[in-house]
Amino acid sequence: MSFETLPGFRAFYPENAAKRAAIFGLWRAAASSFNFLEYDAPVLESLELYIEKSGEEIVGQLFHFEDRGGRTVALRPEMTPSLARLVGAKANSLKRPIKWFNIGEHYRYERPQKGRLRAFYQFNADILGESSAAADAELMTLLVHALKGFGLDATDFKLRLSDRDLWLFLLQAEGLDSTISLAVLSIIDKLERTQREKTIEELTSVMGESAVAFMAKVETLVAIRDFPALEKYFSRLALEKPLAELIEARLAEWRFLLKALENSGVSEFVEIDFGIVRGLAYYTGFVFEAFEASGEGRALAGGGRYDDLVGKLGSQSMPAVGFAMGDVTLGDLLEKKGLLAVAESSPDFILIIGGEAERAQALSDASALRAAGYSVEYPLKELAFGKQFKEANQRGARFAIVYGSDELEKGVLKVRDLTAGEETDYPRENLIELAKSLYGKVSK
RNA sequence: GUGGCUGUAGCUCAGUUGGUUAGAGCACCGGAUUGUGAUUCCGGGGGUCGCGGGUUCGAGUCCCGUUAGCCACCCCA
Repeated sequence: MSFETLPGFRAFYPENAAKRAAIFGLWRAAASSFNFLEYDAPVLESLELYIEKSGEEIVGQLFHFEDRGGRTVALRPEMTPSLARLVGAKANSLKRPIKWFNIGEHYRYERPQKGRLRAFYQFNADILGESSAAADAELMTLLVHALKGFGLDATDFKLRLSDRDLWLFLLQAEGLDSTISLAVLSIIDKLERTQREKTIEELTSVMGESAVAFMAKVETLVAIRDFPALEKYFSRLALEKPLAELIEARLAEWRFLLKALENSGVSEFVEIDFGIVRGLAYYTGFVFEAFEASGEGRALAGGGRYDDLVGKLGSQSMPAVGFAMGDVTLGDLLEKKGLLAVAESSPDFILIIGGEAERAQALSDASALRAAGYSVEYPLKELAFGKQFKEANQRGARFAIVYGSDELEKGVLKVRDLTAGEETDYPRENLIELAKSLYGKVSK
């Protein structure tokens, strides 16, 4: 019988665990510098929670089972429902705006492929209780800041910004009701990956003969990359009064958002792109996705405003905006750019032990050094001196301290600088002072 | 759920028209070397050739099935 890691899951040998820790560390650092607070929620939740948010179709893509108490439960496929549940339960006592983040593993029962596994980590950041676009701007700034933290710049990734409100206004102008609108948005979401004729065919099936003319409007909108062009686009539609006013109010929101992004210094990362509508229907305003600048690969991160979800999953409604960034696509990109070089950890000191008689002193010194904050290693079995030095060198230790019969008799600490290849005898008594002075001289 | 490609040691791979006991490099462990690091030399462990079936005197090699991985589609919260 042999056992392997399950499909879509990963085992983290030390090298990869170190990379994962590096990613988590930078996520956490970014969140902290924006003063987001870390929270966590159970990995296992009621299956109903996800059905409530996403519909019955979601069940086929979850790891789910019935527990021994007869509860139907699922491993979390995403963080947002748990967050909404937590916030909803204490909505009245939480100081707003609520700025929270989480780093956690998520599970989806899907076919693994490039950039997509069955178990993956996500960095989730959300601002709840603030409906102004200032929150959207702050969150998008955090997203850019987090990616920059990895050494990525504007030539590496872009934030593609879109707006479901404007989309819905446009669809209203076409006279489509909300059900048809959602179907149309779902078709538009696939625009990039679908042949033009196929798209027209699908549009025709939901909205009839007007599809061809509508397609032209869509293509114009989707090609827009700057705000003046966007304003011009909507003014040229020459719409009737109530809708025109709604659109003008929305464009004012846009101006506010873009100004805030500019002031935060992240404009160069942001691109208007109405090709982004995000799959599921619960987004209610600005939506955005971070992509590799080359356009390759899956989204590095995605998010947007979801003002109705908290109310749907709890008793209180609350405006909210958030994003999630996965470790898989990000890791692929960092690997490709050579930004995931993690140095193998090496000890500050390696103790060279002559024999069992000298081991007692070595162990005692190791404890003292460790208590003082140094990382210390020594061989667990008796080895020839030559072997031990070879080992010390391979482990990348900076200093070796020699515990032989001679040194103990003379009462000296013999320290070998493994980089310089020099040995020096120091008086025995000041072990910690010695360590400090050695590492004061060489940069640790 | 659909399709394409690929499975030989921990890793990268070789393996002839089907032919005897399946190989190399790297990595790992030990020795040469009982007080000083590279290199070198010697030795060792590690394989049900993904799995099952078929054809054949004989299969890592050919055929069928299956499974896993990768990639694309579907989906993408």
